[in-house]
Formats: sequence, C-alpha cells, structure tokens
Amino acid sequence: MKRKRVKELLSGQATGEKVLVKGWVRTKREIKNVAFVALNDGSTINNIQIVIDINAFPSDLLRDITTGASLAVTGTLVPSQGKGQSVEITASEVTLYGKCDPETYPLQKKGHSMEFLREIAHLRFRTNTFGAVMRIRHAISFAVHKYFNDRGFYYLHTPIITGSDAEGAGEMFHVTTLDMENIPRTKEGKVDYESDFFGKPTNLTVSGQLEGELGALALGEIYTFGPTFRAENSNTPRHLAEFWMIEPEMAFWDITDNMDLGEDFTKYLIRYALDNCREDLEFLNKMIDNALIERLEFVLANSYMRLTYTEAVEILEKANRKWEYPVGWGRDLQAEHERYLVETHFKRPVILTDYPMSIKAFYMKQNDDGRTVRAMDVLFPGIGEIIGGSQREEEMDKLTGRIEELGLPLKDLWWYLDTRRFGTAPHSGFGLGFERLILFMTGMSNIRDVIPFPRTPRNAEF
RNA sequence: UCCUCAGUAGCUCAGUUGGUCAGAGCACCUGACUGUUAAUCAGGGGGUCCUAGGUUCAAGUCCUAGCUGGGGAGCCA
Repeated sequence: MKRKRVKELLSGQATGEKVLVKGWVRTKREIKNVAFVALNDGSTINNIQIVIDINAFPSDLLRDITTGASLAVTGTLVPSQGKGQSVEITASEVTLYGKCDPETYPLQKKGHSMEFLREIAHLRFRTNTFGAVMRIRHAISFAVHKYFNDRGFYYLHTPIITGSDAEGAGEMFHVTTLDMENIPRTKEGKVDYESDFFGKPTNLTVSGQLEGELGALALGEIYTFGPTFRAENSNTPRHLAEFWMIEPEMAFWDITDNMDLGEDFTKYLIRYALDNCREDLEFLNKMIDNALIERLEFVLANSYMRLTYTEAVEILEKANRKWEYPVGWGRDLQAEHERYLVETHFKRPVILTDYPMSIKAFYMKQNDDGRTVRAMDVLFPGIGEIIGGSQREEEMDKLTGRIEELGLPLKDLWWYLDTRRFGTAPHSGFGLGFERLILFMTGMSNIRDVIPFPRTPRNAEF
C-alpha cells in the first residue's frame, strides 16, 4: 500500500478506506482500553489521531510508542468520535521503526524556550514552531523564484568565493588552503599567497551585487539568491555570519522603478504566504505573535511611505522627543530614528531615498545637487532596514572619482569599470536579507530561529 | 565590540538580611480511569546550585575573574 501524507488524509473525507501513514509520535494518551497517538510527518502542522485498541496489541509495542518514536500505521480512516479533529485512523497494524527513549529525548510534550531549542537545533525541526517556520521559509524561497521568473528576470549564480575585496559591505572570511600551523612567507615576511589555492587572497562573498551588475548589463533583469557571509562581531537578534540574500539588478531601471519593485516584491511574498501557508501562520499567530496576521494584512493594504532622507531629518528634528543619538543632516539615521518613523510617525513601511553621499557606498548614482545619492532603504516595523538599494552610478568619471575619494583600490575593480567603459547604461538594484523577511513573516523574534543552522560569532554547531 | 540582566533537577523557575535551603510545577516512571485533546487523579525516582579563586565559624546567597545565554546599542541585510 502506498503511504499517504497526513496533510492529504486530514483534507479528505472519512471514507472508511484502508490507509497507510508514517510519521513521528507527538503525544500518546492512554486510558483504560484505548490509546490515542498524535502522529506528525512534517507535511502539515496538524497531527493525525491514531486510535489503538490496547487489548489488540502487544504491551511492549505500546510501551515503546513514546514521544519522538517513528511509526508506520495501517488502519481505516473514520470520522472521529472525539472533538478536536474530524477524522482519525483506527489502527489495524502498527510497525515501530525507531524507539525514542523518553528518559533522554530532550523534547517534551510541553513547550520549550527558544534558547533551549537553539541548543538542540538538530532536533528542533520536530517542534510545531520550527516545522511552521521551515515550511514558510521554503514557500517564500519558492515564491522568490516564481516572482522573478514570471517577470522575465534571470537567476544569476554569482560566486561564493571571491577574489574581490572592494565590495566594502563588511568584514570578510578568508578562504585558504594554506597550512595555518606553518604559513608560507615571502622574503618580506608577508603571507605568500602565491602558493595558496587561487594564487591570491580570496574570501567568502559579502554581496553578489557587483557581479550582478555585470549580468544585468547584458541580460537586462537578473537576480541572485544565495548565501552571503559577514565576519562582523555582531551579536544581535537581527544578524547572522551566514545568511541568504536576494539581489535583483535591472538595466534601464531608475530609482523609482527600483522602489516600485521593492514594494511590489515584498507585498507579493507576503500575499503568497497568506495564501499558501495559512495553517502555519495561524499557529504562529496563536502561539508566537498575536498581531502577526493582522500586521501582514496591514502591510498589504497600505502603500509604503516614500520620502527623502532630508524630509525624514526634518520630521525627526520637529519630533517632540529626546534622542540618544543626535539628529542632523549628514548624520546616519540610528535605529531609534528609523523606528520612530516607521512605528510611531507613519505607522507603516517607509522607503527613504536620496541619502547624503558621504554615508553611502561608492557605486550609488550621484544626484545633481552634488551632495546626495539615489539610495533607497526600505524600513519595516520591528526589523528596521530590510532592503538596501540604489540606482547605480553609470558615468565613468563620477564613479572613479568617488572610488578615489574613498581610497578604494581602483585597479582591482577593472572588470567592474569595464561595464561603464563599454556601453554603460542606467541601472538599479537592491539587496534583501532573506532571514529578516522571514522574521517579519513569521513573527519570530530572533533571526537564529528562522534559519535551520544559524552561524553567529563563536557558534558553528551542527 | 560596548552596556545590562541571568546561569539551581531533563525543561521553566522559587530560594528573603549569609545560618534545616536542596524546593515547586511540568516532563519521566508506576498505578487508577470505558474516547482522550498540553487528559485527569495518586505515588515514585531524579542535583558538579556554570567554572576557578576569595571573604567568613558558616556561601546557592557576598567579592573578583572567566565561560555561556537573553535584552539593548554599534556595524549592517
């Protein structure tokens, strides 16, 4: 007999047909003559109830059916006599695949703290919360590809290992095959990278953007979706050393097109989750964050507030409150300022544009005023910056001028500058931190709990 | 990296001015219960009080350092 998934069984009618189901025991409740087993196979947050006649099965088999044990059950799918579920399976055959010693199995029927579950991240997928989060993470990943594919964007695989150290997005992890116990040195006493695997220093990527621009200036619209690495010593609920980033890059798009994309894209993904992950979202809404679904629907129902950095600074200066960090034109906005704009002043997502040139990256398009650039940051409630992007500087003189001002190694960027040298064109793009988006979509509060295996300073377990 | 809070049973925690302080709930085990829903009821086992020093007649409790974790900040996505 072919196995049926719990999701399929629960969505059908109790026809009295014979079915085979396999999964892991969540709970077992025994009373005098009958045992109830809640079985889950990961296909849905819901369990199917298995009803076992205690007198019809060997007692040592029943004893081994404990939380976490894996079973195959054959039985008839019938209407449930109890409340709480519409169908259940009356077991006729039960096979135990794997026992699960209740004395040592760390997961209990009762709730656990997120901190404890993080210590047993190899087992936490078996909880309702992490099952829901991982199913949503999958669905949104799929929706990202669907969104771009449906709109003619090409998925470009930018490199994980990079020889470029000019991205300037943060501290990098070195990639090397040199013997760390016996590092080869040049005559001058420096590390001899000539003998390293690539013959030069290499790192894990901090962004696929520069390579993404190369693709966009030939293919039109591209996007990347891959792992990204930052060796920053950041210990916060919003930072990971290894995270996934989505970076679309579009030739002939200006900053307004870019903002439209950022808003439409994030709304599409939220809509996708509401349409396709309803049960998981309802569970998270009930157990993790009571305002989750309301907040998702609110974001969909309103347009994002768009204003310039200069306008934002004026609002903050007029705001009747004390800032821990001073507000003033030319200073970068701090978390407290962004939070005020999003959560107190506008009460919806905000897109800030036209930041001072001095606080933004070299590749951003310079405005005619000579002091601002066409940057755009999308700020979300609870998370802060979820998207950072810009129209890119396509004029060679202005771009190289800026690179020199900042003292970046011009000659290492020869390949990037070739796009401006040969058939340059206006173009735009942005980066979206995937885990931050999942944080927003699930109502979880720590980024370590929305990625299967979190990497943070001093932690690379599992 | 900085600020701050915490670390006691498998989990979540209580433990007062240093002196019967080794505790509770849940989990687990045993038993009861004729359909349970985080079942219920009765009983039972279970401890490196984070680590290393120090103060004291006496330290889970006070002091110092370290480790680990949470929250906030910076950096950013």
